[in-house]
Amino acid sequence: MSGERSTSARDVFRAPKGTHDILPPASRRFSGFVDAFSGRADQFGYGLVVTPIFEHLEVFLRVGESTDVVTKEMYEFDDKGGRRLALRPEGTASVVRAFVEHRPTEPWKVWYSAPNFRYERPQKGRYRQHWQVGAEVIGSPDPDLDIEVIDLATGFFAALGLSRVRLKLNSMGDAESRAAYIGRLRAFLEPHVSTLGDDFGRMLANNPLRILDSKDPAVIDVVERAPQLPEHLSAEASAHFEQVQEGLQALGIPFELDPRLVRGFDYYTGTTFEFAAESLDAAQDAIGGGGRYDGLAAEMGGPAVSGIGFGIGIERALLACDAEGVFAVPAAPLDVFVIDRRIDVAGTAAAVILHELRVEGLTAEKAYGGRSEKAQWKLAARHEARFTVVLDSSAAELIVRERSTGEEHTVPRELVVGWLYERASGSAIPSGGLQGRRP
RNA sequence: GUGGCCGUAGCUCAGUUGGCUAGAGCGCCGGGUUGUGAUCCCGGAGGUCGGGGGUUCGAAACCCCUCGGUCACCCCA
Repeated sequence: MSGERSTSARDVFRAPKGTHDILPPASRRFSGFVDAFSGRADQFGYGLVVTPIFEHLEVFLRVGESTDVVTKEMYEFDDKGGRRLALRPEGTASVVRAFVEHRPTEPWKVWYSAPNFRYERPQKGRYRQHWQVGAEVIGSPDPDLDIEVIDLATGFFAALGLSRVRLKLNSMGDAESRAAYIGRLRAFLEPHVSTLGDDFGRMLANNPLRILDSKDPAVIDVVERAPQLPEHLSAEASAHFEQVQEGLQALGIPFELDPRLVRGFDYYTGTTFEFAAESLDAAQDAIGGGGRYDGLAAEMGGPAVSGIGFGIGIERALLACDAEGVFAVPAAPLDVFVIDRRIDVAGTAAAVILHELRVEGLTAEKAYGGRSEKAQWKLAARHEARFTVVLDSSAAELIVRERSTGEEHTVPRELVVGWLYERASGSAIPSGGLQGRRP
């Protein structure tokens, strides 16, 4: 059999497996999330970086050739020019590639909001296309930056209203201490291969650190007695890690040391961290994570500089917000709704008022398609319009109803835009606005 | 990729051992009442019962395949 599937029209004209559409009004929450992150990143001095959603395959191979994300889950394809490309499975590699390519001034502090793609079996909080916001700093090993990015993320969660997010912290050590530790770990675990099976043996050969993260009770039992990562750091790596912890304490950011925290990408060195939402099931409770990466830029042909960053999964973080009942983003009330009472009269009067209001920056809406007056009032209510303007057959004067007070005013047509602007914004239209320009 | 559970209207669901024209609430549309938009009342639209095949006189229901969701594993955001 070929790998091709036959798909009916019904199957094809829907979002592909593991993907989802984000529609209004729910999308308001999505954009609000990104806006909140953008605002905080801006405050911390991070600029937006936008990279392609696909890169040359090699960019992502740097994520780690023994990781599932790269070996099993990547969307790889050849383009018509024969290039080997892949859809971005995670955020950091692309950003480091952009750094290497453009060589901006260091430290380079950037944030992003972008979709990632992984071919895996979907579940709740786990999608083939999921969105992340994240931040990266490339070009400085300063532990203050470890502290800064963690502060950025922690405060962001707090700004969303999340209170049940745990910060787990670990250090992978620098290249030397990491290699030395892997040697010790391997020596310790080797004798257990016979009892723990082939998968264990394979993992031990390919990526022994990942064994530390195992959920298999039998493996955990062994791992608990294994040498621990933080006890085998070089003096330098240890001092760096100490300083990060002191900094977090000084900022009042609670964290817990997790010596078995090993993140899924190979490039991490030194500080690693993960944010776990206590309100979510363990399967999707990792709502963000990151760490320091010393060798990544050099591996892409750039300078041997260190970087640090994190990614936060938007869908999962929003699930956590749901679970905690926070971060509702209600629709902003409309300033003005225009009701056209002259449904039997063809004309542009309502459209013209709408236009003039919008020119002045007010939010304004009307009904479409010759709806009944009652239906129009209902729509105005649904929009929570602060003011409703009723357009009658006498075009010279309009009735304006103020929702909060229930008061009705009769306002001459030529003054109504200015009148509404003043009431809605609390000040007069600057520079006279549209007055007198009415057709 | 492996295994379990699930799939009926836009949404949440009911539908008895297989048997009338497949229902309800919410939402949507129209109308009525009302101190113009709440409440309340009346009416309407909307369904290839996820899709295909099979069993049967008869399938939303039973069987097989498939697509999708969900849970566990794996992995991760």
